[in-house]
Amino acid sequence: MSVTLKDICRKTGVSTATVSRVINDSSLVTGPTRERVMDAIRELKYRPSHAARALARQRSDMLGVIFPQIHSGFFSQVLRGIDEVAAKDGFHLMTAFSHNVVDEKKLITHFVHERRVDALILLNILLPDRFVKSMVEVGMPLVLIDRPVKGENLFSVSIDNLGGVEQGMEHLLEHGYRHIAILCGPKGTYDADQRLKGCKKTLSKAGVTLPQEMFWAGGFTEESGQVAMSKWLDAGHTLPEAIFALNDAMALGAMHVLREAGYRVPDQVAFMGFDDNETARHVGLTSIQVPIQELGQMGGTYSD
Amino acid sequence: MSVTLKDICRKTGVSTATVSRVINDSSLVTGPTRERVMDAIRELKYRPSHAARALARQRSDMLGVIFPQIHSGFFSQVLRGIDEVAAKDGFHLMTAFSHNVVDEKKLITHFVHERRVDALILLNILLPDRFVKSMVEVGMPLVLIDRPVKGENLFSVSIDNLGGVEQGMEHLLEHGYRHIAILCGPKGTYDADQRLKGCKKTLSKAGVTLPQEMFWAGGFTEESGQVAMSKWLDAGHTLPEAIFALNDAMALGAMHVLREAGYRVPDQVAFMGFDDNETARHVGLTSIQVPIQELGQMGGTYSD
DNA sequence: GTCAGATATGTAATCGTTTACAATAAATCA
DNA sequence: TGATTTATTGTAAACGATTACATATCTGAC
Repeated sequence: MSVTLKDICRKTGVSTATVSRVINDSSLVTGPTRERVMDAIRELKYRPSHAARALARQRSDMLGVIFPQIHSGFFSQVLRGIDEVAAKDGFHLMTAFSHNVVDEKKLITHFVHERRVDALILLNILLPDRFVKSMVEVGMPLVLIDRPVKGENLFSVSIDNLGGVEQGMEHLLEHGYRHIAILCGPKGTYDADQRLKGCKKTLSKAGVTLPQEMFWAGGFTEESGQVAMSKWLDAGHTLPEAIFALNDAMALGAMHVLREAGYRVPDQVAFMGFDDNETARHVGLTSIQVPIQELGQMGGTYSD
Repeated sequence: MSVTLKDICRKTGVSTATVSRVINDSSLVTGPTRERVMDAIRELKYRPSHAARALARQRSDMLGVIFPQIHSGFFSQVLRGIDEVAAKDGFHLMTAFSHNVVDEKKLITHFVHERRVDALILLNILLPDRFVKSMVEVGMPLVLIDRPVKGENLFSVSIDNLGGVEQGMEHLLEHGYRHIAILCGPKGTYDADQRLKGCKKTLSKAGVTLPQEMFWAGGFTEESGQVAMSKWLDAGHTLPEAIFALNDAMALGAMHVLREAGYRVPDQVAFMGFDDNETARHVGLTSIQVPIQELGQMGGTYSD
């Protein structure tokens, strides 16, 4: 079908080894031979087959990236960060979205065990630690974004959840707010737990105690923010002075409900978010900025 | 290194052909032999090497997706749409961002000519038509999103630019606005040209003529919206009744400038956008909704 | 009991590279 | 000059699958 290395051999009269050496910039072949081969390559428009190469060299020059379904804006920024450093190192990206644990397992089979990638970056993965370990055991370098597992061939880069939340909470306290609602993330998630922990720590350090009802359940989605806010309003509770949403999506949801209900935001209720997604800037939402793209870049860097 | 087909042969005593048939669900091998092989595969945790497979079958089960650097929100939705149908057909995605024409060429070499993908989806590509044709000539099925080229093995799916813009403009006219500014996209781009054309058509149909100065130059970026708006204000012109931004990013930029300058939006100036990105909903920007995700799904569908 | 046809399995070439090792030619040295 | 080193180039075996073709076994029809 397409032009192969053999075609170059036929045209130039040299062996496959020599041609291969030219393609790979080996210093073994120089001078006129090299020129002849280069000319033939250009003339026949030869390009090595990736599959054959990958098979022979036992590496694919591919970086796998698996994302969970959540966090649209977040996601595209991380990916861009990864792509940037990957491209620099001559890697290409194989990407996929997983919607649940079953998906994740299947994807990992395809990426890791069929050896389609040389390294894998996992964002916010759902699978238990033993799966992570089992991948490392087959020799796959792994980068986990936002999950704190370490080990040989196992890197993890994370958002500074604790520091960020502390900063946000202090900001609210400095403004004199004491009646603060916290819109929490999905329980059991690393990010959510860390952020909640950070809040509590800062509060207790400041000597402020919040009643249990001020910790609203949420799921890091806009909808969950709406639900929590509506529930509060429907119950006839008095409005908090401030709401600290542990991610921006929930903040937006809650704000939306308040505005629909005729409240002025942020005049009547102050808002603090986390993630600083693009939308935040436009709706007057104060938000802790997280260096998302850099996260991706670090991820890319670790997985050489 | 890892478990290969030969290992399964050794363990079961059957030939490579038989094992291969089992992996590929051939109806030729059934009954006890099949069971024995399956057991061995499970026991040794065998998984076929993607590289070897791709080489032997001359196909990779990979779908290439190349995006230009613009349009962050847009991008991630299209990708999700593509991923959805690709996954259903057993394909995986190889993605890349191109920052300029040189990048694009290099990426195409890697994707197409090194045969890393079986089909390619190009979003808003910059390269001239002859490059597109040359890819088709080597037998690569191509899907162009937002570019109207057709041909053998060459599909293109597009946003309904004309219809969308018409709808938006009519909406403004119905509200009685006549002093309307149009924030245009980068000249020479298919999308930008189509949208502008649609505006003019609707205007002339309604018998409205806009002076040349009401067509503001823009580049589909938020910044270009800010620049255009600032320029207008600095020049001391009277505010238009409405601004039709030919994409949402520019609308957001312009809105931002107005609000900073102390104007009330949309009370003093009505806004109309195009794309309906996530942010639009939160800032009171009316916007024409474009079925972005479906675009991706169509793209995925064509490239089997 | 033999033969045609179906069914199940194996043999070996092929896909397009890389690379260890061998071979040859040219250059250096005593 | 002959021996030794160095610089090139070639040979052929991987890499790990798929698949056309050949072979063997088992039906049942006659």
